[in-house]
Amino acid sequence: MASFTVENYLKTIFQLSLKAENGASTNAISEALGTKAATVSDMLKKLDAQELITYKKYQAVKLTNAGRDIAVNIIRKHRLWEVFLVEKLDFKWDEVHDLAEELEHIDSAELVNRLEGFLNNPKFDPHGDPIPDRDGNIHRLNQSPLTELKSGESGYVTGVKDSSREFLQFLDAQNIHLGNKIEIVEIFEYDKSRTVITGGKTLSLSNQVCKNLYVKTEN
Amino acid sequence: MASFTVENYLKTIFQLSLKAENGASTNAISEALGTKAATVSDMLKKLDAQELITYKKYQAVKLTNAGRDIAVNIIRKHRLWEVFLVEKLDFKWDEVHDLAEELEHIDSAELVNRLEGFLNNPKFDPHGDPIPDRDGNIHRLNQSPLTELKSGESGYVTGVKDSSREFLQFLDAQNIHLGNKIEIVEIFEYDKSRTVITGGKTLSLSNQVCKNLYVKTEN
DNA sequence: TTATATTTTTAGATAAGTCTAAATTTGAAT
DNA sequence: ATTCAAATTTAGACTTATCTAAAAATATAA
Repeated sequence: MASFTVENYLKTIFQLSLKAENGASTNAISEALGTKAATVSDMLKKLDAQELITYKKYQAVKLTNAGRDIAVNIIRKHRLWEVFLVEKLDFKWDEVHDLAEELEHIDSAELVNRLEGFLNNPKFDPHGDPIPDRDGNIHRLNQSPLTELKSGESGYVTGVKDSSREFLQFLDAQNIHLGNKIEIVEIFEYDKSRTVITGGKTLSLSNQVCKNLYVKTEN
Repeated sequence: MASFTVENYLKTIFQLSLKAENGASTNAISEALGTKAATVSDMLKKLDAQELITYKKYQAVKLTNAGRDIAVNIIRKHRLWEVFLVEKLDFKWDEVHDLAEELEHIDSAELVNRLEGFLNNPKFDPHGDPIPDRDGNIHRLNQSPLTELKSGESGYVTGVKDSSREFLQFLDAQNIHLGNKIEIVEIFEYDKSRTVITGGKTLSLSNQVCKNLYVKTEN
């Protein structure tokens, strides 16, 4: 069984690979994990020897199928535990990340499958991220950042790109939650901020907020 | 924060100290943890340096207050997670120990307190063991092994002394569960086995089974 | 009480994961 | 094309938790 450390490396490489198509760089991994690049470099050799990644010196790394399977399973567990924490234990969506970082390493397929059933087979975590199924398939929603909408258009909030506590708390303060309808009233070219209507109220959202908020338009 | 390893040592020392009043011996700890005595000996020095135990060479060790607090908290978490696994995820009482051994190390007082509330503040785990409260107090039931009952007396099953899968599965097979009433019909001096009535059926229980089954008599 | 068996400790080694400092490679800019 | 900065790797060291083998202390039994 992969150690906590190995699981964290694989998960991080998986997530970084979603952003950079050529794979994950030593520095990026190092920054994401909070370890020194030298440590990462060492570890990459070991992961390559275990055939969990493909690694050539000075090049970005990619997961093998075996590595991906482990990474996706960790993400599956992370997201299911987040649902549990929010739905059953009434944690707020900005409070669950660190706890799920611990719970994701609990090693039992039986446990996670039962948890999934107990939670009524949720497809998304509290931040709108898709929960991989038990075969490792990830069904991504066809969503787009709010910046894609033109004036007069509207959509339903499906997720966030930035899951930082700060952003999530900001959204709470504005009463913006998953499922809310948002309509773009006006786009100001000056700072690319938007006036929107949601929950019966009119708000002004900065470009940065709009970039980090995913919506789905009817289609 | 104490490492998993340290937490396991402290928990084991706590549990061994319940049996042997003078403390836990190196060998007993070694056997319980499945590590070599030499390793334990080494670790005891470190735990003593951290003032989690009091240790003098060649003598059984005892927990300090700080050590006891950690140990009891681990046990609290272990037992609450066991309740969760049985009550919410429908695991059987013989299936939950190893999972709880992992879950008990999740480090969040907030989580465990919320879990406790979610489970309706249970006082006992699925094996009848008391769940320490958040201040570390353990309210033990005034129970006794079935061997204490005389012919004609009866009691209610409150717990097991032996929580091995084998014993728990044996009890399942006999339809003996926590809360069941058991009446002693006859005690055979030959092998100290008992004929009992429980759940409307008459059974024969060996002395070993009776020693490992706790009951509470009305009083 | 002395010999023997058991328990415990010490010494030295190993593996995993981390670090700092120095060396090397890559890539970007003149 | 050459130089320099950034990224990466290597080398050597440290910590935690473990082991085996050997030594020392304690407990037991004749």
